[in-house]
Parts: sequence; structure tokens; C-alpha cells
Amino acid sequence: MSSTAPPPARRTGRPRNAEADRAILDATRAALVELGWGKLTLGDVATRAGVAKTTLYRRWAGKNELVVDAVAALFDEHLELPDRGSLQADIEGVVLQFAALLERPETKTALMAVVAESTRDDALRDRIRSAIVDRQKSLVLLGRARAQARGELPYEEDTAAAHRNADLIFDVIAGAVVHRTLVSAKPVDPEWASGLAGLLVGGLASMAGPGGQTSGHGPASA
Amino acid sequence: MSSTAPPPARRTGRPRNAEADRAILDATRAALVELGWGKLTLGDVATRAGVAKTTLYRRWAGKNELVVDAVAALFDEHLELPDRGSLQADIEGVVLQFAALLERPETKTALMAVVAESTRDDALRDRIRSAIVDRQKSLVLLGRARAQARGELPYEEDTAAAHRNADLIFDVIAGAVVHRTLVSAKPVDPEWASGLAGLLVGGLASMAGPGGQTSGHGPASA
Amino acid sequence: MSSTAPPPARRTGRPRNAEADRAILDATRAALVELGWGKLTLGDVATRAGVAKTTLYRRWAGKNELVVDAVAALFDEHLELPDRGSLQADIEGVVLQFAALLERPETKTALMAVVAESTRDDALRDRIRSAIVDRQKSLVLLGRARAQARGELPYEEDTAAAHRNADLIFDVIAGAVVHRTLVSAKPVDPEWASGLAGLLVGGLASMAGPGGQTSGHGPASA
Amino acid sequence: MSSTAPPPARRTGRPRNAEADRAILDATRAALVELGWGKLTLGDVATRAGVAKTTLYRRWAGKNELVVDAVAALFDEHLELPDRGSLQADIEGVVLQFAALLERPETKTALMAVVAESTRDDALRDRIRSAIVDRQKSLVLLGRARAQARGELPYEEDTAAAHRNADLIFDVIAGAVVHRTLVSAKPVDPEWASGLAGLLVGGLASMAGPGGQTSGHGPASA
DNA sequence: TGCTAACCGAGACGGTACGTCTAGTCTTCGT
DNA sequence: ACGAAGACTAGACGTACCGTCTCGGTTAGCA
Repeated sequence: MSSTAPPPARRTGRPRNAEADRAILDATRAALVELGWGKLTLGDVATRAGVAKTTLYRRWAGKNELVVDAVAALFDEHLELPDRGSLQADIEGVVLQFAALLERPETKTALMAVVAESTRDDALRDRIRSAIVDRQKSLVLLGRARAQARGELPYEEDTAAAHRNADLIFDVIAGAVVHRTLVSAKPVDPEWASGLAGLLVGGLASMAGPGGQTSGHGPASA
Repeated sequence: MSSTAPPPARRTGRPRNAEADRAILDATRAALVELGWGKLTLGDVATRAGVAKTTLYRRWAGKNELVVDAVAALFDEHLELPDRGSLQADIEGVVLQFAALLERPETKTALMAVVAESTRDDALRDRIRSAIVDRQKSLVLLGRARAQARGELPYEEDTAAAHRNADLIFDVIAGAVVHRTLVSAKPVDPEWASGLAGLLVGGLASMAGPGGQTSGHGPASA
Repeated sequence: MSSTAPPPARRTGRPRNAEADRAILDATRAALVELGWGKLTLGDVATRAGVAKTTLYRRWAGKNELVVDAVAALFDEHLELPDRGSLQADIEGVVLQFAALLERPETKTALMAVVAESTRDDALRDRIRSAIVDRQKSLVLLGRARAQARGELPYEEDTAAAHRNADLIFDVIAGAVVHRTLVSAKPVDPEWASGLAGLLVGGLASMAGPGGQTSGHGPASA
Repeated sequence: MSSTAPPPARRTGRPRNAEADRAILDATRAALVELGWGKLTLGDVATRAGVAKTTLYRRWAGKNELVVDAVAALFDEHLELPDRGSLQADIEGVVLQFAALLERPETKTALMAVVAESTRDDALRDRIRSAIVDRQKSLVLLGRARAQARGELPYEEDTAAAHRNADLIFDVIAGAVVHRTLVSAKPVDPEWASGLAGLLVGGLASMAGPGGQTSGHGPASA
């Protein structure tokens, strides 16, 4: 999460001011909310943080890296998955939790901005994936494991298929929430979350039930 | 969809060069693919279009407006929904079609860029919605109507619930495709499309079958 | 004095609006006073004159020509030389008269502007000379003739020397007044005019008296 | 003479590159000769000087200030007054020296341009006065002191009158040379210089002789 | 205690693009 | 043919940030 290149164990000289890191990331988030990605300038971030521009460039390589780091921290804190007793409830929980995160202006702006930028920058995409996306995906895996333990879902024997399935569910949940929030610009309220969860639980059940195939070219409910 | 301020029927003075509009929008798309949103400069667009910068600023207020107009045209051409005989097949069709659109570099870059910018600009969001999103949503409505005609889905009596349901399906399909493409950065191939379609058809069936409830906190398939 | 190319007696088509010429020149002078040469724009002049830019360009070739024409008129009106009875008084008179002209903001600004431009444009310099300078020089010749008639100055026999002398006196008077007004930025009051006239009368007398030499490398009053 | 805001002894930050100042002023003079005031662009000056436009704007507020500084340097180097043994010869010397300076294309163009602009800008006029004019005036004072030491001119007792007198002589010399060069567009050759010097020496002698009055409304040679 | 290496702030540097403005030309309509 | 309106190309304007580079000064840890 921290800097681009973790300093290779310096031993001498004045150590870096640890407070500066925090001040810079805070300032980045604040500036992002006020100005948006396009108007965000590193000079302004430095001023807000009470730090010289040099200091900032000494620690991050550019705007992208800085903003990804600034946003990634938010995802660390706010994603967990308390066991709510059923797959339906667990899905509703994670949907609402993710939505709450996305409603925060800094998250919304920052996430879309870095994702947009990542369409042209593979390194940035990898960075986003490891810093943000993979953390969310683990929740999906956790939810599935719980549902399997409860007997709501069968244990998957084909490992590759299991992977594909988890990826699909993850893209559906995350994508739907993001699209609802940012594109449709409508609220993710409990009712909507329940609808989405119901759709998914129903779909998963139908796929698991009749023949257990997770993917196939034939009709799903034939 | 056309220019920012549709000229209010001027009657005097030299008329605007209609070719210029086309040249500018073409140049914008080309520059977008080569350079990406961040490096796109209006001066460069003007040069490519063989037009003075002034002409460009006379017709569009800024980068956002220009790019939205340049991109909106792409969405006009490529969205249709041939009847493939089943709900499952129709969904697969729309998913693959939308994915094909998103794979094109100019669409990918441009769409994400304007969406990102729209998180800070309500006018821009409305602009995107009317130019791009609403057109896609009509495909969802068409698909549902066909499925109902075929007997695959029941007719919804509660109009409000029907609306909510269509919105949900739309967010799920569009969101999942976008997330798969841009965030997960994996291909939307027929297999994945089939999986998604199967999940949705199953889910829709389960919601319609037992009690027809679109939202409920109880287990979906108990 | 009027347009750059005196229209060669057109006979067909709509005749030019004669009022427009006057309105444009008035607007030019007004704009010149308010904005100065550097900030004067032809578009602004056209607007002030209630005339299209095209009309303006059809009649004058550019900024220089327009401003010279606009300024030349001012010099027509204000130069005459009533006989005040002595060379000293006549010089004081012409000095004060010229100074009064230069104090007017439009004259000051305009004259310097076109003179400055003329350092790079020989055609413009000739234009200025015939329109403005030569008119003033005739006053010097008139004053000398009167002084000779009164017996204050001897008749010059060497015609070339007489010419040189008149040129010198003209440069001294005009130059001193301009320098006092524009560079030293101090008023040309009667006291100063008297001092200058006294200096010149004394100088002329000393040159005419001892040997009549207009040029000589020896001391003037030894 | 130096920069717009003589930096009040900054102590922090990277110090300014002293060579840049010289390169910019040199480039300004060169561009002025080639292009003239009207076509001179600061961007071009920056390019010629091998310097960024920003650097130029950081040190001078605009075209006027830059050109005044660029020209003022010439006056520093090229104006001095060697003692030539007599008032007549000293005046001839300063006239020829000043004329030589004015013949140089950059001086001619630049001086007239800034003087013209100064008719609308008091700050610019003060700048010109302190940077250029006052330096020339000191030569007049020096010449008078020498003439007084030689006994060619009496010592002035009335200090105010002495000031007025010096101002008059200065306006006459400078004004006559400028007018001859720029308006009459004729050369300042030794013959003309001698004529002007003779006129002045004679005038000064006549004013000093009879009654010593430097200014008066009565005839000068009564 | 003193050395020394890495830090820090400030701010100038060469660049690039911005969005605006003006010059001077061209095109259309209406008189 | 003219006048008015206004679009056109071309290019300078002065500003804002970029990311880099000197500076003079500070602050640890090792000797």
C-alpha cells in the first residue's frame, strides 16, 4: 500500500518524516473531493499537506500512484463480512457495504478516475488490482465458503470452474453496484440490495441444482 | 447529441462549415485512441481536423462536451437486438454486443473518461445518460417484452416493480460487462456470456416462480 | 489625406456611405485616446463607428493608414502664426501653439504612435512628413521672413545655407517642445517658451552678427 | 535599470540564473532590430535567449518593461563626455554621440516605441526617466560645470533658475537630435552638430552677458 | 561532540497546454 | 455593388502546472 518502491533499507542519514506520508494522503483525498481528478494538482496537494513538492515527488512517481495509494487505504478499513446467517443476507451486507464506500465522494471520484486512467496503463491496472480489487474478491470467496458450509451451495469439484464462477459473481456484484451508483445515479438502498441478492441466490441455486454445471452452452433451465 | 448550444437559427453572417463538425469529431476519436483522455489536447485535435483552435472553441465549451459528442455517435450505430429465440440467447447476444463495443479502444477510453468526469458534473451525467445509457436500457425492455411474449417470463402487473426490475437487470448486465472488461481486464467470451445469461435467467425464473416477489428478505429458493 | 487609394470615380453600384468615413475616423480618435496605440483594435473601432469590420478594411489598408488619416486632420486646424511684432514674440507664439496641440491627449498619443511606427516604415514616414511636418515647417519660414523684413535678421544669400538654417531652427523648436512635453513631462508654460525663444534669438543674432557663418568649428563668441 | 522588482535579497530557493538576464536582454535587442516593436513577441525573445517564456515573465512584467531595460543598457555604455576643451566642442561631442546611439536601429525603434507607450502610462514614463533620461541629463550638467570652470559661462547663483536652465538646454539638445533623426529623417553630421552647438553657445552667451537673466519676458537682446 | 548522509522548505528552471484575443479574409444575406 | 453579420485561419497572449534542479538548512545515527 505504501510507496512505489519501498526504500531498500537505508541505515544512515535523516529518516523520512512519517507524518508527511499521512498528511499527503489526507490532503490528496481532500483535494480529490473538492477538485476532482482533472483539476487535482500535485502542487496543490503539497501546499495542503504543508510539504514541499519535492518531498511528494521523492515518495511517489506521479499522480496515478499517489491517488491509488490514497484511495486504497479506504478499501482496507471498510470491507469486512460479518456472518449474517444466510447467503442472501451476506450478499445484501456486502452490497450495502460496498455501496456505502462508493457513496463517499472521494471514493467515487478517485476510483473512477484511476480506473479510467488504467485503460491506458497496464501497470496502473495491476496496481489497482492488487491494492483494491483483490481485497474485495476475497469477500466473495469467503461468502461462498460460508454458504457451502451452511449447505446453501454445493462444493465445487472442478477448481477451474470454481474460479470462473467466483470471478463471475464478483464482476456481477461489483459491477452492478458501481453502475447503479455512478452511471444510473440512483441509490443502493436495502430494497435494491435485496433484489440483487435475490436474483443472485436464485440464479446460483438454479445453476447448482439441476445438473451442477456452472457454465455451459446449453440453456440453463432446460 | 449535437453541439452544446444548438445555434438558434441565425439568419445573417457566414454560415458554419458543416464539414468542420465531422472533421473535428473524427479527429477527436482518433486522438483519444492514440493519446488517451489525459494527453488529449484541443490544440492537437484542431490541428488534426485542419481547423483553427478558435473554430473548435466556438462550437464546444470544453473537452468534456467535445468528447461526449464524439463518443455518443459510436453508441448509436452498434446497439440492436436481433431476436435469437430465447431469453438466454438474447441476453448472451446483448452482452457480447456491448462487450464488443467496449473492447474498441476509443470506446473504452472515452466512456470511462467521461463517466469519471461525470462524478463531479451533474450536467455531464445527464448528457451521458440521454446520449448513451438510455439507448442501452431500451434493449433490456425489448428483451423482456419478447420473453414475456414467449411465455418465459410472466407479465408484471405492478408497474413500479416492473420498472425497478428492469433497472436492476440493466445495472447488472451493463455493470458486469464493464467490470469484467475494465477492472478485471478479462475477455467477455461466449462462455462467460453464457454463464452470466444463465445466472440471470435462473434468477429471474426463481423470482417469478414461487411468489413473484421482486424483493424479499427470505431465502430465495427455500 | 483621405483613403489610401482614392476611388477612381466609380459609377455603378451602391455608393459608399459618406457618413461612415467620418464616423470611423471619429471612433479611431476616441479609441486612441482611451486605449492607446497598442490596445487599439480595428474590431473595436468598427463597433464604435457602428460599422462592419469589412467596411473598414475596404477603405483603409490597415491600422497605420487609418490612424494617420485620423490624426492628420488635427494638424490642419490649429497652425497659424499671427504677427506679434518681434521675432522673440513670434517664436513664443508658435511654441505655445504647438505645445497646446501636443497637450491634447489624442494628438499626443497619436503623433507619437505613428512616429514610432514610422521608424520601420518609410512610406509611413513620408506620409507623416507631407501631412504634418511640412505644414509646421512653413511657419518657421514665415517667421524668418517677417524677422528679415523687420531687420531683426539679415537676408541670407547662400540659399543652401538658408535651407540648412531653417531646418535646424525647425528641429530645435519642434524637438524641444516635443521632448519637454513627452519625455520630460513638464508643462510648456509662457516662462519656458520665453526662455527657449530668448535662447534662439540670442543664438541667431550671434551667428548672424560677427561673421554670419552658419557653421564653424571655432568658438561661437570668442 | 535592472529587473522590475529588484529581488529584495531572497535567501531561500534556487537562485536565479544571472546569465539568463543578459541573454534575454541581448535577444530583445536583436529581435527588436529584426522585427520592430509591433512584431516583437516575448515568445520569440524567449526562444532566441534559449530560455522558457515563464522565466521571462517571472522577471519582467511585460513588453514595455523588458524593452526599456534592454535599451537602457545601451545608454549606460555609450554615453560619456570627454573634455574637448571648449563648450562648443563639448556640445558637438555630446550631440554626435547621442546621434550615433539613435542611428542604431534598435535604439531608434525601441526608444520611440516606449516613449509613445509612455504617453498613456505614467509608471512607464518614470521608468524611462530614471533609466534613460536622467543619465543623459547629467552630461548637460557636467558640460555646464566645465564651461563655468573655463570661464565660458558665469556661475549661476539662483539655484532654481539654474535648474530651469539646465532642463531647457537638455530639452533643446535631446529634442533637436531626436527630431532631426526620427522626424526629419536627416543625418546628424558634424556640420549640423556644429550649427546646433553654435546656436546654443551664442544663445547662452547672450543670455548670460547683458543682464544674466535666464528667463524673462522682455526681448533677449534689447 | 562532531561527521556525515539523507532529509526538508523554497523556489527557479525548461516545457507544454490552456483558453482568450486580435488580425485580416471570406462567405452569405438583404438592400 | 454595397453594408452588416459573423465564421474562418493563423498565431501571440499571459497563466497554470508539470516534473526537475539547485539551494541553504535541519536532523538523525555513528564515531
